[in-house]
Amino acid sequence: MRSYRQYCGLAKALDVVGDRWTLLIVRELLVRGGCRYTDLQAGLPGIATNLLAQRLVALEQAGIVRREAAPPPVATTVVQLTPRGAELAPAIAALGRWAGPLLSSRGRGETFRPHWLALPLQLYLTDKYPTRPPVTLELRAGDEPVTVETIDGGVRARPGPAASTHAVLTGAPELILGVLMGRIDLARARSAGLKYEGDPATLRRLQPRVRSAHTSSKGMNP
Amino acid sequence: MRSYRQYCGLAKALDVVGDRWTLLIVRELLVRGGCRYTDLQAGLPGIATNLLAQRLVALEQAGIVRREAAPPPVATTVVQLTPRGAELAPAIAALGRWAGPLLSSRGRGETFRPHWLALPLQLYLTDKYPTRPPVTLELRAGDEPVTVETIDGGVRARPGPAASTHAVLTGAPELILGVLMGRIDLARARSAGLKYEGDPATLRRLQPRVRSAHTSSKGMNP
DNA sequence: CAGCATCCGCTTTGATACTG
DNA sequence: CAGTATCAAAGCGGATGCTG
Repeated sequence: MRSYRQYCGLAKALDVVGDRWTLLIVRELLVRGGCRYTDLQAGLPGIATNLLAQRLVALEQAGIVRREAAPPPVATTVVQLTPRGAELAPAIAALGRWAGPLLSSRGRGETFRPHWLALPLQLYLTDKYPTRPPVTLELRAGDEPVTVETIDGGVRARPGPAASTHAVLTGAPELILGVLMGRIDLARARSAGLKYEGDPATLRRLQPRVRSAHTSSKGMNP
Repeated sequence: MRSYRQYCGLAKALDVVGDRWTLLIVRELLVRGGCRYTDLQAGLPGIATNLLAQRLVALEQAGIVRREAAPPPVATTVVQLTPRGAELAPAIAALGRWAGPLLSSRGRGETFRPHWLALPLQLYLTDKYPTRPPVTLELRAGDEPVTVETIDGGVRARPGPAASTHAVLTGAPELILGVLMGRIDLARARSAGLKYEGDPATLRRLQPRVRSAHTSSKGMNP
Protein backbone atom coordinates (compact mmCIF):
# COMPACT_ATOMS: atom_id res chain seq x y z
CA MET A 1 0.00 0.00 0.00
CA ARG A 2 0.98 3.53 -0.62
CA SER A 3 1.78 5.21 2.65
CA TYR A 4 -0.41 8.07 3.81
CA ARG A 5 2.79 9.85 4.84
CA GLN A 6 1.10 11.40 7.85
CA TYR A 7 2.70 11.74 11.27
CA CYS A 8 -0.39 10.30 12.93
CA GLY A 9 -0.83 7.03 14.74
CA LEU A 10 -3.95 5.91 12.98
CA ALA A 11 -2.45 6.67 9.58
CA LYS A 12 0.67 4.73 10.50
CA ALA A 13 -1.36 1.78 11.69
CA LEU A 14 -3.25 1.79 8.42
CA ASP A 15 -0.01 2.03 6.49
CA VAL A 16 0.77 -1.38 7.96
CA VAL A 17 -2.59 -3.15 8.23
CA GLY A 18 -4.86 -1.01 6.07
CA ASP A 19 -4.44 -2.98 2.91
CA ARG A 20 -7.28 -5.08 1.66
CA TRP A 21 -7.27 -8.59 3.22
CA THR A 22 -4.52 -7.79 5.69
CA LEU A 23 -6.62 -7.65 8.85
CA LEU A 24 -8.55 -10.71 7.74
CA ILE A 25 -5.27 -12.61 7.53
CA VAL A 26 -4.52 -11.53 11.08
CA ARG A 27 -8.00 -12.66 12.09
CA GLU A 28 -7.32 -16.12 10.75
CA LEU A 29 -4.06 -16.36 12.64
CA LEU A 30 -5.64 -15.08 15.85
CA VAL A 31 -8.55 -17.48 15.75
CA ARG A 32 -6.74 -20.52 14.43
CA GLY A 33 -3.17 -20.02 15.58
CA GLY A 34 -0.40 -21.17 13.25
CA CYS A 35 -1.61 -21.81 9.71
CA ARG A 36 -0.23 -23.28 6.55
CA TYR A 37 -0.55 -21.30 3.38
CA THR A 38 -3.45 -23.43 2.24
CA ASP A 39 -5.20 -23.13 5.59
CA LEU A 40 -5.13 -19.39 5.11
CA GLN A 41 -6.52 -19.72 1.61
CA ALA A 42 -9.33 -21.89 2.94
CA GLY A 43 -10.14 -19.38 5.67
CA LEU A 44 -10.09 -16.43 3.30
CA PRO A 45 -12.48 -17.35 0.51
CA GLY A 46 -12.14 -14.88 -2.32
CA ILE A 47 -8.51 -13.93 -1.89
CA ALA A 48 -6.32 -14.23 -4.95
CA THR A 49 -3.37 -16.48 -4.34
CA ASN A 50 -0.83 -13.91 -5.47
CA LEU A 51 -2.33 -11.39 -3.06
CA LEU A 52 -2.04 -13.77 -0.15
CA ALA A 53 1.61 -14.37 -0.97
CA GLN A 54 2.21 -10.63 -1.31
CA ARG A 55 0.50 -9.82 1.97
CA LEU A 56 2.44 -12.45 3.85
CA VAL A 57 5.71 -10.99 2.64
CA ALA A 58 4.61 -7.52 3.70
CA LEU A 59 3.37 -8.72 7.08
CA GLU A 60 6.60 -10.58 7.67
CA GLN A 61 8.63 -7.48 6.88
CA ALA A 62 6.43 -5.44 9.20
CA GLY A 63 7.15 -7.91 12.01
CA ILE A 64 3.56 -9.04 12.34
CA VAL A 65 3.91 -12.63 11.22
CA ARG A 66 6.72 -15.13 11.24
CA ARG A 67 7.23 -18.19 9.07
CA GLU A 68 8.61 -21.31 10.63
CA ALA A 69 9.42 -24.73 9.33
CA ALA A 70 7.04 -27.02 11.13
CA PRO A 71 8.47 -29.82 13.30
CA PRO A 72 9.88 -32.80 11.32
CA PRO A 73 6.73 -34.98 10.97
CA VAL A 74 4.92 -32.44 8.80
CA ALA A 75 6.90 -31.13 5.87
CA THR A 76 5.54 -27.62 5.56
CA THR A 77 6.04 -24.10 6.82
CA VAL A 78 3.64 -22.57 9.27
CA VAL A 79 2.72 -18.90 9.50
CA GLN A 80 2.28 -17.48 12.99
CA LEU A 81 1.65 -14.13 14.58
CA THR A 82 4.56 -12.50 16.34
CA PRO A 83 3.81 -10.94 19.76
CA ARG A 84 3.58 -7.61 18.00
CA GLY A 85 1.07 -9.08 15.59
CA ALA A 86 -0.96 -10.57 18.40
CA GLU A 87 -1.23 -7.09 19.88
CA LEU A 88 -3.61 -6.30 17.06
CA ALA A 89 -6.22 -8.36 18.89
CA PRO A 90 -7.80 -5.37 20.68
CA ALA A 91 -8.15 -3.48 17.41
CA ILE A 92 -9.75 -6.45 15.71
CA ALA A 93 -11.96 -6.96 18.74
CA ALA A 94 -13.12 -3.35 18.62
CA LEU A 95 -13.97 -3.59 14.93
CA GLY A 96 -15.71 -6.89 15.53
CA ARG A 97 -17.77 -5.38 18.32
CA TRP A 98 -18.70 -2.45 16.16
CA ALA A 99 -19.90 -4.83 13.48
CA GLY A 100 -22.06 -6.84 15.89
CA PRO A 101 -25.35 -5.42 14.62
CA LEU A 102 -24.35 -6.26 11.05
CA LEU A 103 -24.35 -9.96 11.90
CA SER A 104 -28.04 -10.16 12.71
CA SER A 105 -28.80 -11.69 9.36
CA ARG A 106 -26.75 -13.54 6.84
CA GLY A 107 -26.80 -12.01 3.40
CA ARG A 108 -27.35 -14.42 0.55
CA GLY A 109 -24.13 -15.28 -1.17
CA GLU A 110 -22.07 -14.68 1.94
CA THR A 111 -19.55 -17.38 2.56
CA PHE A 112 -19.03 -18.77 6.01
CA ARG A 113 -16.42 -20.76 7.91
CA PRO A 114 -17.36 -22.22 11.27
CA HIS A 115 -14.23 -21.01 13.03
CA TRP A 116 -15.30 -17.43 12.32
CA LEU A 117 -17.92 -17.95 15.03
CA ALA A 118 -15.17 -17.87 17.62
CA LEU A 119 -14.61 -14.17 17.08
CA PRO A 120 -18.06 -12.73 17.91
CA LEU A 121 -18.79 -15.29 20.60
CA GLN A 122 -15.69 -14.49 22.56
CA LEU A 123 -16.31 -10.79 22.13
CA TYR A 124 -19.93 -10.74 23.17
CA LEU A 125 -20.52 -13.51 25.68
CA THR A 126 -19.91 -13.51 29.39
CA ASP A 127 -20.41 -16.17 32.02
CA LYS A 128 -23.51 -15.35 34.02
CA TYR A 129 -22.52 -17.50 36.98
CA PRO A 130 -18.72 -17.38 37.11
CA THR A 131 -18.50 -19.15 40.45
CA ARG A 132 -20.23 -22.30 39.26
CA PRO A 133 -18.18 -25.05 37.63
CA PRO A 134 -17.21 -24.26 34.04
CA VAL A 135 -19.35 -25.47 31.17
CA THR A 136 -18.45 -26.48 27.66
CA LEU A 137 -20.58 -26.12 24.58
CA GLU A 138 -19.89 -27.47 21.13
CA LEU A 139 -21.17 -25.68 18.04
CA ARG A 140 -21.60 -27.46 14.73
CA ALA A 141 -22.26 -25.07 11.89
CA GLY A 142 -20.33 -26.91 9.21
CA ASP A 143 -17.46 -29.29 8.84
CA GLU A 144 -15.29 -28.06 11.71
CA PRO A 145 -16.81 -27.82 15.20
CA VAL A 146 -16.20 -24.88 17.52
CA THR A 147 -15.82 -25.21 21.26
CA VAL A 148 -17.09 -22.57 23.68
CA GLU A 149 -16.09 -22.77 27.32
CA THR A 150 -16.53 -20.54 30.33
CA ILE A 151 -13.33 -19.55 32.05
CA ASP A 152 -12.58 -16.89 34.67
CA GLY A 153 -15.97 -15.27 34.23
CA GLY A 154 -15.32 -14.89 30.54
CA VAL A 155 -15.92 -17.06 27.55
CA ARG A 156 -13.30 -18.65 25.36
CA ALA A 157 -14.13 -19.91 21.88
CA ARG A 158 -11.78 -21.92 19.71
CA PRO A 159 -12.01 -24.06 16.63
CA GLY A 160 -11.97 -27.78 17.22
CA PRO A 161 -14.06 -30.37 19.05
CA ALA A 162 -14.52 -30.38 22.80
CA ALA A 163 -13.25 -33.23 24.94
CA SER A 164 -16.57 -33.40 26.76
CA THR A 165 -19.57 -31.18 26.32
CA HIS A 166 -22.57 -30.12 28.36
CA ALA A 167 -24.50 -29.27 25.24
CA VAL A 168 -24.23 -29.30 21.47
CA LEU A 169 -25.80 -26.80 19.08
CA THR A 170 -26.13 -27.83 15.45
CA GLY A 171 -27.46 -25.70 12.62
CA ALA A 172 -27.08 -22.57 10.58
CA PRO A 173 -24.58 -20.00 11.94
CA GLU A 174 -27.11 -17.18 12.02
CA LEU A 175 -29.37 -19.32 14.21
CA ILE A 176 -26.53 -20.27 16.53
CA LEU A 177 -25.45 -16.64 16.82
CA GLY A 178 -29.04 -15.50 17.18
CA VAL A 179 -29.65 -17.81 20.10
CA LEU A 180 -26.36 -17.12 21.84
CA MET A 181 -26.67 -13.38 21.43
CA GLY A 182 -30.22 -13.42 22.72
CA ARG A 183 -31.80 -12.20 19.52
CA ILE A 184 -34.02 -15.27 19.12
CA ASP A 185 -35.24 -17.70 21.71
CA LEU A 186 -34.40 -21.36 21.59
CA ALA A 187 -37.90 -22.52 20.74
CA ARG A 188 -38.07 -20.28 17.71
CA ALA A 189 -34.61 -21.29 16.58
CA ARG A 190 -35.50 -24.97 16.89
CA SER A 191 -38.52 -24.52 14.69
CA ALA A 192 -36.20 -22.78 12.21
CA GLY A 193 -34.02 -25.86 12.13
CA LEU A 194 -31.57 -25.56 15.00
CA LYS A 195 -30.80 -28.78 16.88
CA TYR A 196 -30.06 -28.61 20.57
CA GLU A 197 -28.79 -31.54 22.60
CA GLY A 198 -27.84 -31.50 26.23
CA ASP A 199 -28.63 -29.50 29.30
CA PRO A 200 -30.71 -26.38 28.52
CA ALA A 201 -29.22 -24.67 31.57
CA THR A 202 -25.88 -24.48 29.74
CA LEU A 203 -27.32 -21.91 27.38
CA ARG A 204 -28.52 -19.72 30.21
CA ARG A 205 -24.97 -19.58 31.55
CA LEU A 206 -23.83 -17.64 28.53
CA GLN A 207 -25.11 -14.12 28.42
CA PRO A 208 -24.57 -11.42 25.82
CA ARG A 209 -22.52 -8.56 27.15
CA VAL A 210 -24.57 -5.43 27.70
CA ARG A 211 -24.23 -3.04 24.82
CA SER A 212 -21.93 -0.26 25.96
CA ALA A 213 -23.49 3.18 25.99
CA HIS A 214 -22.87 5.43 23.04
CA THR A 215 -19.47 6.99 23.17
CA SER A 216 -19.78 10.72 22.94
CA SER A 217 -18.59 12.13 19.66
CA LYS A 218 -15.45 13.45 21.34
CA GLY A 219 -14.87 10.48 23.57
CA MET A 220 -11.90 8.52 22.40
CA ASN A 221 -11.28 6.50 25.54
CA PRO A 222 -12.20 2.88 25.03
CA MET B 1 -15.12 -1.20 -1.89
CA ARG B 2 -15.87 -4.61 -3.11
CA SER B 3 -17.47 -6.56 -0.32
CA TYR B 4 -15.62 -9.52 1.10
CA ARG B 5 -18.94 -11.37 1.14
CA GLN B 6 -18.06 -13.16 4.34
CA TYR B 7 -20.48 -13.77 7.19
CA CYS B 8 -17.93 -12.49 9.70
CA GLY B 9 -18.03 -9.36 11.82
CA LEU B 10 -14.56 -8.14 11.01
CA ALA B 11 -15.13 -8.61 7.29
CA LYS B 12 -18.41 -6.73 7.54
CA ALA B 13 -16.79 -3.88 9.44
CA LEU B 14 -14.13 -3.64 6.77
CA ASP B 15 -16.79 -3.71 4.06
CA VAL B 16 -17.95 -0.42 5.54
CA VAL B 17 -14.80 1.28 6.81
CA GLY B 18 -12.02 -0.70 5.16
CA ASP B 19 -11.65 1.55 2.15
CA ARG B 20 -8.59 3.68 1.85
CA TRP B 21 -9.00 7.06 3.63
CA THR B 22 -12.29 6.11 5.24
CA LEU B 23 -11.06 5.70 8.82
CA LEU B 24 -8.95 8.82 8.51
CA ILE B 25 -12.07 10.78 7.62
CA VAL B 26 -13.70 9.41 10.76
CA ARG B 27 -10.58 10.41 12.72
CA GLU B 28 -10.95 13.99 11.53
CA LEU B 29 -14.57 14.10 12.55
CA LEU B 30 -13.86 12.52 15.92
CA VAL B 31 -11.05 14.89 16.78
CA ARG B 32 -12.49 18.05 15.31
CA GLY B 33 -16.22 17.52 15.48
CA GLY B 34 -18.31 18.90 12.61
CA CYS B 35 -16.23 19.83 9.57
CA ARG B 36 -16.75 21.58 6.32
CA TYR B 37 -15.59 19.88 3.15
CA THR B 38 -12.51 22.02 3.00
CA ASP B 39 -11.70 21.42 6.66
CA LEU B 40 -11.64 17.75 5.83
CA GLN B 41 -9.38 18.36 2.87
CA ALA B 42 -7.02 20.35 5.04
CA GLY B 43 -6.94 17.63 7.68
CA LEU B 44 -6.37 14.88 5.12
CA PRO B 45 -3.35 16.00 3.14
CA GLY B 46 -2.91 13.77 0.13
CA ILE B 47 -6.54 12.84 -0.46
CA ALA B 48 -7.88 13.47 -3.93
CA THR B 49 -10.94 15.66 -3.91
CA ASN B 50 -13.01 13.20 -5.90
CA LEU B 51 -12.17 10.47 -3.41
CA LEU B 52 -13.22 12.61 -0.49
CA ALA B 53 -16.52 13.33 -2.18
CA GLN B 54 -16.99 9.65 -2.98
CA ARG B 55 -16.19 8.52 0.54
CA LEU B 56 -18.56 11.03 2.07
CA VAL B 57 -21.40 9.73 -0.05
CA ALA B 58 -20.58 6.15 0.95
CA LEU B 59 -20.26 7.06 4.64
CA GLU B 60 -23.55 8.89 4.53
CA GLN B 61 -25.27 5.89 2.97
CA ALA B 62 -23.73 3.65 5.60
CA GLY B 63 -25.18 5.88 8.33
CA ILE B 64 -21.81 6.92 9.68
CA VAL B 65 -21.86 10.59 8.81
CA ARG B 66 -24.60 13.13 8.31
CA ARG B 67 -24.56 16.37 6.35
CA GLU B 68 -26.32 19.36 7.76
CA ALA B 69 -26.84 22.88 6.59
CA ALA B 70 -25.02 24.99 9.15
CA PRO B 71 -27.05 27.59 11.12
CA PRO B 72 -27.94 30.75 9.15
CA PRO B 73 -24.87 32.95 9.79
CA VAL B 74 -22.54 30.59 7.93
CA ALA B 75 -23.70 29.52 4.52
CA THR B 76 -22.19 26.10 4.26
CA THR B 77 -22.89 22.46 4.99
CA VAL B 78 -21.19 20.67 7.83
CA VAL B 79 -20.33 16.98 7.99
CA GLN B 80 -20.79 15.28 11.34
CA LEU B 81 -20.58 11.78 12.75
CA THR B 82 -23.83 10.05 13.57
CA PRO B 83 -23.98 8.21 16.91
CA ARG B 84 -23.27 5.03 15.01
CA GLY B 85 -20.24 6.66 13.44
CA ALA B 86 -19.00 7.89 16.81
CA GLU B 87 -19.10 4.29 18.01
CA LEU B 88 -16.07 3.70 15.84
CA ALA B 89 -14.04 5.57 18.45
CA PRO B 90 -12.94 2.44 20.34
CA ALA B 91 -11.75 0.82 17.12
CA ILE B 92 -9.79 3.91 16.14
CA ALA B 93 -8.43 4.14 19.66
CA ALA B 94 -7.25 0.54 19.55
CA LEU B 95 -5.49 1.06 16.23
CA GLY B 96 -3.98 4.28 17.52
CA ARG B 97 -2.68 2.53 20.61
CA TRP B 98 -1.19 -0.23 18.55
CA ALA B 99 0.61 2.35 16.46
CA GLY B 100 2.07 4.13 19.49
CA PRO B 101 5.60 2.78 19.01
CA LEU B 102 5.54 3.90 15.38
CA LEU B 103 5.28 7.51 16.48
CA SER B 104 8.65 7.58 18.22
CA SER B 105 10.23 9.35 15.31
CA ARG B 106 8.86 11.43 12.51
CA GLY B 107 9.80 10.19 9.07
CA ARG B 108 11.04 12.79 6.68
CA GLY B 109 8.37 13.87 4.26
CA GLU B 110 5.58 13.05 6.68
CA THR B 111 2.97 15.73 6.87
CA PHE B 112 1.58 16.84 10.18
CA ARG B 113 -1.44 18.71 11.52
CA PRO B 114 -1.40 19.87 15.13
CA HIS B 115 -4.87 18.57 15.90
CA TRP B 116 -3.62 15.04 15.20
CA LEU B 117 -1.79 15.28 18.52
CA ALA B 118 -5.10 15.05 20.30
CA LEU B 119 -5.49 11.41 19.34
CA PRO B 120 -2.36 9.86 20.89
CA LEU B 121 -2.34 12.17 23.88
CA GLN B 122 -5.83 11.27 24.92
CA LEU B 123 -5.10 7.60 24.35
CA TYR B 124 -1.87 7.42 26.30
CA LEU B 125 -1.95 9.96 29.08
CA THR B 126 -3.47 9.67 32.51
CA ASP B 127 -3.68 12.11 35.38
CA LYS B 128 -1.18 11.07 38.04
CA TYR B 129 -2.90 13.01 40.82
CA PRO B 130 -6.61 12.93 39.96
CA THR B 131 -7.67 14.44 43.28
CA ARG B 132 -5.72 17.66 42.83
CA PRO B 133 -7.32 20.56 40.95
CA PRO B 134 -7.32 20.07 37.19
CA VAL B 135 -4.53 21.46 35.06
CA THR B 136 -4.51 22.76 31.52
CA LEU B 137 -1.66 22.62 29.06
CA GLU B 138 -1.46 24.24 25.67
CA LEU B 139 0.56 22.70 22.87
CA ARG B 140 1.81 24.73 19.94
CA ALA B 141 3.19 22.58 17.18
CA GLY B 142 1.99 24.63 14.27
CA ASP B 143 -0.70 27.10 13.40
CA GLU B 144 -3.52 25.67 15.50
CA PRO B 145 -2.95 25.14 19.22
CA VAL B 146 -4.11 22.02 21.05
CA THR B 147 -5.43 22.05 24.59
CA VAL B 148 -4.80 19.21 27.02
CA GLU B 149 -6.68 19.13 30.28
CA THR B 150 -7.02 16.66 33.12
CA ILE B 151 -10.55 15.59 33.87
CA ASP B 152 -11.93 12.74 35.99
CA GLY B 153 -8.54 11.13 36.31
CA GLY B 154 -8.21 11.03 32.56
CA VAL B 155 -6.88 13.43 30.01
CA ARG B 156 -8.87 15.21 27.36
CA ALA B 157 -7.20 16.75 24.33
CA ARG B 158 -8.94 18.96 21.80
CA PRO B 159 -7.95 21.35 19.05
CA GLY B 160 -8.13 25.01 19.93
CA PRO B 161 -6.59 27.39 22.43
CA ALA B 162 -7.09 27.10 26.17
CA ALA B 163 -8.88 29.80 28.15
CA SER B 164 -6.14 29.75 30.74
CA THR B 165 -3.11 27.53 30.90
CA HIS B 166 -0.72 26.26 33.55
CA ALA B 167 1.94 25.63 30.96
CA VAL B 168 2.63 25.97 27.26
CA LEU B 169 4.76 23.64 25.15
CA THR B 170 6.00 24.97 21.83
CA GLY B 171 8.02 23.06 19.26
CA ALA B 172 8.18 20.11 16.93
CA PRO B 173 5.44 17.49 17.40
CA GLU B 174 7.88 14.61 17.88
CA LEU B 175 9.49 16.53 20.74
CA ILE B 176 6.16 17.33 22.34
CA LEU B 177 5.06 13.73 22.03
CA GLY B 178 8.44 12.48 23.20
CA VAL B 179 8.28 14.55 26.36
CA LEU B 180 4.65 13.78 27.15
CA MET B 181 5.08 10.07 26.52
CA GLY B 182 8.18 9.95 28.68
CA ARG B 183 10.53 8.96 25.87
CA ILE B 184 12.77 12.00 26.31
CA ASP B 185 13.28 14.19 29.33
CA LEU B 186 12.50 17.87 29.31
CA ALA B 187 16.10 19.03 29.46
CA ARG B 188 17.05 17.04 26.39
CA ALA B 189 13.96 18.21 24.53
CA ARG B 190 14.75 21.83 25.36
CA SER B 191 18.20 21.50 23.96
CA ALA B 192 16.62 20.02 20.84
CA GLY B 193 14.51 23.14 20.46
CA LEU B 194 11.41 22.63 22.58
CA LYS B 195 10.18 25.69 24.47
CA TYR B 196 8.51 25.27 27.82
CA GLU B 197 6.76 28.05 29.70
CA GLY B 198 4.92 27.73 32.96
CA ASP B 199 4.90 25.47 35.95
CA PRO B 200 7.14 22.39 35.47
CA ALA B 201 4.91 20.47 37.89
CA THR B 202 2.18 20.51 35.27
CA LEU B 203 4.16 18.09 33.15
CA ARG B 204 4.62 15.65 36.00
CA ARG B 205 0.85 15.47 36.38
CA LEU B 206 0.52 13.80 33.01
CA GLN B 207 1.81 10.29 32.92
CA PRO B 208 1.94 7.84 30.08
CA ARG B 209 -0.37 4.91 30.61
CA VAL B 210 1.50 1.72 31.42
CA ARG B 211 1.94 -0.45 28.38
CA SER B 212 -0.56 -3.25 28.66
CA ALA B 213 1.00 -6.70 28.83
CA HIS B 214 1.20 -8.65 25.63
CA THR B 215 -2.10 -10.16 24.75
CA SER B 216 -1.70 -13.88 24.32
CA SER B 217 -1.96 -14.98 20.73
CA LYS B 218 -5.40 -16.41 21.41
CA GLY B 219 -6.64 -13.64 23.63
CA MET B 220 -9.24 -11.55 21.92
CA ASN B 221 -10.66 -9.78 24.94
CA PRO B 222 -9.70 -6.10 24.99
C1' DC C 1 -0.22 -31.44 -3.21
C1' DA C 2 1.80 -26.99 -0.99
C1' DG C 3 3.50 -22.63 -2.30
C1' DC C 4 3.98 -19.58 -4.99
C1' DA C 5 4.81 -16.50 -9.92
C1' DT C 6 2.78 -14.73 -14.24
C1' DC C 7 -0.44 -12.84 -17.21
C1' DC C 8 -4.62 -10.19 -18.21
C1' DG C 9 -8.89 -7.51 -17.83
C1' DC C 10 -11.18 -4.69 -14.64
C1' DT C 11 -11.67 -1.43 -10.73
C1' DT C 12 -9.79 1.90 -7.62
C1' DT C 13 -6.82 5.56 -6.73
C1' DG C 14 -4.10 9.90 -7.47
C1' DA C 15 -3.28 14.17 -9.68
C1' DT C 16 -4.95 17.90 -11.88
C1' DA C 17 -8.23 20.76 -14.20
C1' DC C 18 -12.50 22.80 -14.22
C1' DT C 19 -17.42 24.60 -12.58
C1' DG C 20 -21.79 26.48 -10.08
C1' DC D 1 -16.72 26.60 -0.89
C1' DA D 2 -17.97 22.29 -2.53
C1' DG D 3 -17.65 19.65 -5.35
C1' DT D 4 -17.53 17.16 -10.80
C1' DA D 5 -14.67 15.57 -14.88
C1' DT D 6 -10.87 13.43 -16.86
C1' DC D 7 -7.17 10.27 -17.38
C1' DA D 8 -2.95 7.75 -16.26
C1' DA D 9 -1.12 4.59 -12.92
C1' DA D 10 -1.55 1.32 -9.44
C1' DG D 11 -4.02 -2.37 -7.26
C1' DC D 12 -7.07 -6.27 -7.40
C1' DG D 13 -9.47 -10.73 -8.91
C1' DG D 14 -9.38 -14.75 -11.56
C1' DA D 15 -7.20 -18.10 -14.23
C1' DT D 16 -3.39 -20.70 -15.15
C1' DG D 17 1.25 -22.55 -14.98
C1' DC D 18 5.52 -23.72 -12.73
C1' DT D 19 8.46 -26.01 -9.11
C1' DG D 20 9.73 -28.76 -5.13
